[in-house]
Amino acid sequence: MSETQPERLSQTDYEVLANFRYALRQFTAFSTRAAQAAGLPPQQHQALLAIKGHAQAEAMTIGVLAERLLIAPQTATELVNRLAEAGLAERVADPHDRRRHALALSAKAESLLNSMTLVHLRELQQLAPSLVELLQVLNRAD
Amino acid sequence: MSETQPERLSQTDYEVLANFRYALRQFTAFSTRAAQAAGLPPQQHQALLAIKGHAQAEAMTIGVLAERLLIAPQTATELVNRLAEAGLAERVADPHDRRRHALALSAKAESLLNSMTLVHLRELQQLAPSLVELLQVLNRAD
DNA sequence: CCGATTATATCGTATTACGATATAATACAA
DNA sequence: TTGTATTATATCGTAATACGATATAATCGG
Repeated sequence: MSETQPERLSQTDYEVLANFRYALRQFTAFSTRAAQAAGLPPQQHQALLAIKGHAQAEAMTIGVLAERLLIAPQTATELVNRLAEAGLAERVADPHDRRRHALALSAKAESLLNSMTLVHLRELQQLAPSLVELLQVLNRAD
Repeated sequence: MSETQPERLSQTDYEVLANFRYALRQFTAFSTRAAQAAGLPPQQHQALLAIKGHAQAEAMTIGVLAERLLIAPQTATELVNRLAEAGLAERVADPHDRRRHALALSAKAESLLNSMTLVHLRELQQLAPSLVELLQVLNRAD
């Protein structure tokens, strides 16, 4: 892609975009394998990360989790059920609004997430240069 | 994250990684919406892009498609069935190896993919700066 | 020419996300 | 206050799609 406005696409445009999507898939496949190797369905890993990685000021509720994972609220409900069954998270009643359930991670979840995050950051250190390059090529005249 | 070797994680590490995953989800959600607005299941869009964006030298077969989409071969078979039913792609017998089926896009698929690719490149021009920054933060001492 | 391998296909099943809907709590207007 | 709308979460049935196990046909290698 050469410019910012409507234009013709070259074969290279398609190839670079396809390569970019391929790189994203490889990263998520890495993440999926890492999660499953730790006995964790990948979406549960994403939930743990979203809960732990939430700016501390605001409470992490079912609804906020849904927003961060881009899933419907009832799907977040089901996901949190699975987390609770696995002993990874539990609902904490919110005293100010009894409709809301805050989410708290178990020690087991903290531990799993710690090692998962380490290997993910390590992997991203590997992948970042080529991802950044692909992004720059996608946005540059060439 | 501060360095390259085993280390302790800070709250910020979790937050940055969670934000990175959130950004990736937003991009794929954009892509999903764009595909569905064009009447295309997202995985069919990915297949079209993978077929079109394949370096021309090698033939694009069911098996290569599976590799590029990181799905099992039988899943690629089913996906190509759906593409064929939708009039988007067809199998072309490979004269050199009659086990193989090369894949060819229809004019309709080419047209859809062209407009899809334009909006995707446009979207990535928007998202690239913050993605690049997140990747750099993830890999930098701070 | 035959056993091993490769490429694709079929079938049954599991997972998971969602639409529709329900329930409980809160907000807010009159 | 009270009643109604709205918000937060939950339940249930269903649909989509990916995979494991397996099958078939073609090719390869000795």
